[in-house]
Amino acid sequence: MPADLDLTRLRVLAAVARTGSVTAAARELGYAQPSVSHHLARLETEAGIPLLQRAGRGVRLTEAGRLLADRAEEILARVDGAARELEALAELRAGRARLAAFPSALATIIPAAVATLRADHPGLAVGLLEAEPPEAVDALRAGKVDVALVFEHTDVAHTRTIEDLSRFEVTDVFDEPVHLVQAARDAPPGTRGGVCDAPALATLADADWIAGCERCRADLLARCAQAGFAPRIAFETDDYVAIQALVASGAGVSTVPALTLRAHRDPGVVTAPLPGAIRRIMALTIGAPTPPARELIDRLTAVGRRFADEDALAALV
Amino acid sequence: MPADLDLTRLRVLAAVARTGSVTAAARELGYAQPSVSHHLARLETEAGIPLLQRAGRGVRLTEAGRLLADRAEEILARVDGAARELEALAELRAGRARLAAFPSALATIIPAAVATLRADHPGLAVGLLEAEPPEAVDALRAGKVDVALVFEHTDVAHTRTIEDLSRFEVTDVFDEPVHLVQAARDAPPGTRGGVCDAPALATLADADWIAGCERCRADLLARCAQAGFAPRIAFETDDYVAIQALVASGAGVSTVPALTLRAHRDPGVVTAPLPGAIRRIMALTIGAPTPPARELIDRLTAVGRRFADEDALAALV
DNA sequence: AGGAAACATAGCCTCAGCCGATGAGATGGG
DNA sequence: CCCATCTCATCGGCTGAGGCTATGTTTCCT
Repeated sequence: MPADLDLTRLRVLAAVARTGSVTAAARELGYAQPSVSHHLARLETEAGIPLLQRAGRGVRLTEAGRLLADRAEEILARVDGAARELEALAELRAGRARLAAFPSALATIIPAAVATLRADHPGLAVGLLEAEPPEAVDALRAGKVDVALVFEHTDVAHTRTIEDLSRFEVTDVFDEPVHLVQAARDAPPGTRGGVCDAPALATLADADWIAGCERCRADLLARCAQAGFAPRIAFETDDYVAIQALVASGAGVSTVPALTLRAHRDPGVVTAPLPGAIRRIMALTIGAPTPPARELIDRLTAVGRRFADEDALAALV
Repeated sequence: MPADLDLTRLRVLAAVARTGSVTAAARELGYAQPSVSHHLARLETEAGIPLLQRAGRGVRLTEAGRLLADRAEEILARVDGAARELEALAELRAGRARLAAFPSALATIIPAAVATLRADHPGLAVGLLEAEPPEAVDALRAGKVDVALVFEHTDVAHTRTIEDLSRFEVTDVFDEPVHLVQAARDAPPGTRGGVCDAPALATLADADWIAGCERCRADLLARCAQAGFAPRIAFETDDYVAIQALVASGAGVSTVPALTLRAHRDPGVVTAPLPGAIRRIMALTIGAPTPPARELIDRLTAVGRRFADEDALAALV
């Protein structure tokens, strides 16, 4: 009795109002004529009031029918508008992707990925938040971002060190080598372009070490322990520019992920990839990523692949 | 794919957005929880884009979900509005309006209003009950009528004398002047068509007075007291025809509301509007009036306006 | 750890909504 | 004046949408 209106019925009534005929409305809607008649009959009984009356060969709307048809036009226009907005979102013509990431990625992979994303989908808004992995995960859980770009240091077997990942959908973006960084004046023979072969870690057991961020430091300690010594940590800093400057000045040696070298390379240092030392970079989302997030992640992996290819090529030269 | 939206699904999504939970939405809608889940799943596949994602124990809307829920609220509001309009029309076609009113209105405003109402809405049943204001209010409270037409005598400032009105929805219908009624043989010079200028009440301190109904009598006593005298009441009667006949016969003077003169005018009397003496006529309903009641009240106010215009015009002649 | 809470999935049943076929009423031309 | 024709209403049948209960899975709290 409270007129449980239905969009299909409203579409039918609106079509009848436009065309002035049941048959024409059926043609327009792709229905058979009896279906339209049936809809109208149901609509009338539900409304509790006649909506149209036969007029000669055709039909004519009553006052109530005209009223409802007018309202139906407004409503259907809004419904179609909402459908179009939704479609725009699905087709990446609108929407946003918010990303939390650590500094060295923000300086390298992300600008390149965002550039191609914005070029292909100008309607997409990209939000960036600088955050170390734990904070990035928090931001993701809190709904502050749609994607968290995090990393973990792994051994050669690529075993996971973070257990919490099962809660998220994980996409591998980039596996990058970790480099040993030494002052250029200590460069071994055969060094080219600042890159040399890595000496055995044990040969540096007596050196002063410069530690990076918390997670890089833990990785460094583990590797040195495996090589049979405990490194003497002379300095600690998160800043990858500072690390290289300190190394160049002779304050010690260090290990850094390759991305930091891509972001900035101090001419006073030489680097060497440490065999088996890998930093794995991953994109996390809660459940399946939204289309904009999926697109952003795809760009990140593409750029990561390009970086890996470039590095492999450079190693051949 | 073009997001064939459906009102039921939109209602479900809106409920989920409001309550923040599938289970709560199901409760609100009177559905079982799996039905809501199913609707949401269908809506997502039809929309071609995720609308919500699990967040711990509950669910959280995605950007697209939030967008669609917002649009859904707008759309549903319009749909419900259209349904209400339709319902109002339906009630005007088959509904009824029962009115309690006092005699002079039953003889004047009401026949005119009901005539136009029946002309426009032949299906509307109108019920009439003669009742003085207190009894009319009782009938309204008892549900015997839908509208109570009542009056109160007010001073120039139009202050309310009935306190109980706050319990009702009040519509002002008509403010009419109260007239002094004298025998034609006592007509002052300048009298035309039975209407003259009002003498100061004090000049009639020694006259015999004829009192009308209880409320008119109270108003009369108050006005005379203000003029500095207590009227000598020679006769009392509710019947406005009798009042005029008594005045015409020289039994005394009286005051009557203008409506009674419109209902019946004895050729043996002359009348004069008393400055500042107003009888206010109001329509009362319990809560918002039903569409038929609203329509009836609108007709009453229209007729009241017409009467006021006619009286103003007559005063100019 | 274990239980409760919340959402998803599965299976079932009913009726809404579609169709084609056919009946009834109005129009217009021969 | 009657018949051909157009339009809408009605009928019977089928399929799937949409409701339910029962049960599984995940998460959170104690």
